[in-house]
Amino acid sequence: MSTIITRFPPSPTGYLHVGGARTALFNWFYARHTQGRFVLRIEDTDTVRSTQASADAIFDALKWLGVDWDEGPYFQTQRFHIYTEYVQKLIDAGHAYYCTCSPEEVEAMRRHAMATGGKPKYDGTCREKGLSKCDHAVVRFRAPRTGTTVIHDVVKGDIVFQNAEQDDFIIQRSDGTPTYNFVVVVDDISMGINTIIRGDDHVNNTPRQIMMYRALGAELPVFAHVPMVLGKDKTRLSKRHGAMSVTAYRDMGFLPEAMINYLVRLGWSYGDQEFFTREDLIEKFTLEHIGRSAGVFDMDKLLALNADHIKATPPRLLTPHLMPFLKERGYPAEEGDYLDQVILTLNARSKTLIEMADQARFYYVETVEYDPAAAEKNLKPESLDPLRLLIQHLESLTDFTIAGLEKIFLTVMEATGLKLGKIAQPVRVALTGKTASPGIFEIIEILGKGAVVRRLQQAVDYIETHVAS
RNA sequence: GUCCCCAUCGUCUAGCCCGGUCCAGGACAUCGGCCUUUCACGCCGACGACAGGGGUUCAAAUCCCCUUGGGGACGCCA
Repeated sequence: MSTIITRFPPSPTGYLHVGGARTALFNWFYARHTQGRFVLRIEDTDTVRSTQASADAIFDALKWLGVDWDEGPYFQTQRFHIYTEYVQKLIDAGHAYYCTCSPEEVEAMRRHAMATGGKPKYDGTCREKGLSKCDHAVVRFRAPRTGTTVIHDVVKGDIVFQNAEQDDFIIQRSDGTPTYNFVVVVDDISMGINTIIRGDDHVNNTPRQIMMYRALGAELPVFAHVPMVLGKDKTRLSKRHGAMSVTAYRDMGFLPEAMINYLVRLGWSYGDQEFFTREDLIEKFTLEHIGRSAGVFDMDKLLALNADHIKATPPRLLTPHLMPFLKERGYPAEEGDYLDQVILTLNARSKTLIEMADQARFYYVETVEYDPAAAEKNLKPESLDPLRLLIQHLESLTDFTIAGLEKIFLTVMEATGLKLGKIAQPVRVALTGKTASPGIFEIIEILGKGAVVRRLQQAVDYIETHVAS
């Protein structure tokens, strides 16, 4: 095949949810993998529910994911003249007709069909009436009533539908606006889309669209229907499953690379490989490895992948993602060597950027506040001696490196007869306020002599005034 | 109700197309252990699945059928 052209066509009726994001990713990666083109199209023909705010939210989410587009965004509401033209073309060719049946009448037909054990559908009352344009008339597509329509789906194989199951669907509403199954085909044809990757909730629409391609005399695109993403309870993802908006994950401290990795890996595989960078995916993503069954969205796995990507991302690349969380907490952080070191001590201890920012607190705060339990357990009179000794040695230390620091601690250990653990924990609490933190020597080196001495002295004062015998 | 799709550990999946190498491999989670100045990381180990039933075959997770279960679609929404 020549150049692959894919598209992502969200309707701007809400934020971009994880299922939609995965579809966008599949299309984008496939286009990039094949060095094809990726088109963004906003399906806003439902003028009542569509909003600019939603469209902006979708752009924002795609931008965060790093999904860019070669064409668009096209807005269907700006293409109405094209659809009107095509409707007329279809009517003239006898592939569509006006229908004046009211919604109530059609509803009655559906109920009747359902009651007699059939599929609810329009019965074709106006199909042969040869009605002409008039107020409140809709335009229906004259669908074939016999034979079969088959989808040659790349992921599911051939799917056969009896044409008798279909009905004459509406392509233009009584208010003159066109409907989905019609515009999607017109747009895909006119935009040259030759590969359609979408959720498998669309398979039932596909035979109608294929009929439309035929009526319009256009070549069929390749269809790839990917399975749905389900919630923990194996039902379709919805608000009650918690965060669905892609940007909500950004706000929860996830890296776009982790999100991409997780979403693409959900429903697609490449042998046993679990960790993928964006470049890996561009290189390896093909339609052949898309699975056939629906997958459950698993936050734990996303979290694990996020931790992996945080670990794998160099400080300078992580900084822009972490910075908003640092600022949010009021820390005077800025890109540079200090932050690089901070990140290096925290990246193996953080599943999210929020966790990382929270743990970075002691690096930026002027005076540390002690966790009550930590202070009670570790800041006791018996720690006074080692703490004071440490301050003494630290002040005269010229070799302020981990090696030099180790030497000092050894000296203090010998002088007091205490084991490292007995000394390190009080120091840890003095420096960070907590019992859990990065390595004690690393912290001291990064914080610097001044801050360390100050905090150790603060701990000494604390013990003397609060706990002293 | 009708139509369509799906079915391997709790979850994501490899294997299935081209039966034997699978008493089924990896990852997440869980549980142990090791490492260790704390917490993590890392490493090692444990637990844990071919939905059920019929065929076909010397041989089936792999092919066929049925059942069951799950999902989706039936709009003047997309």
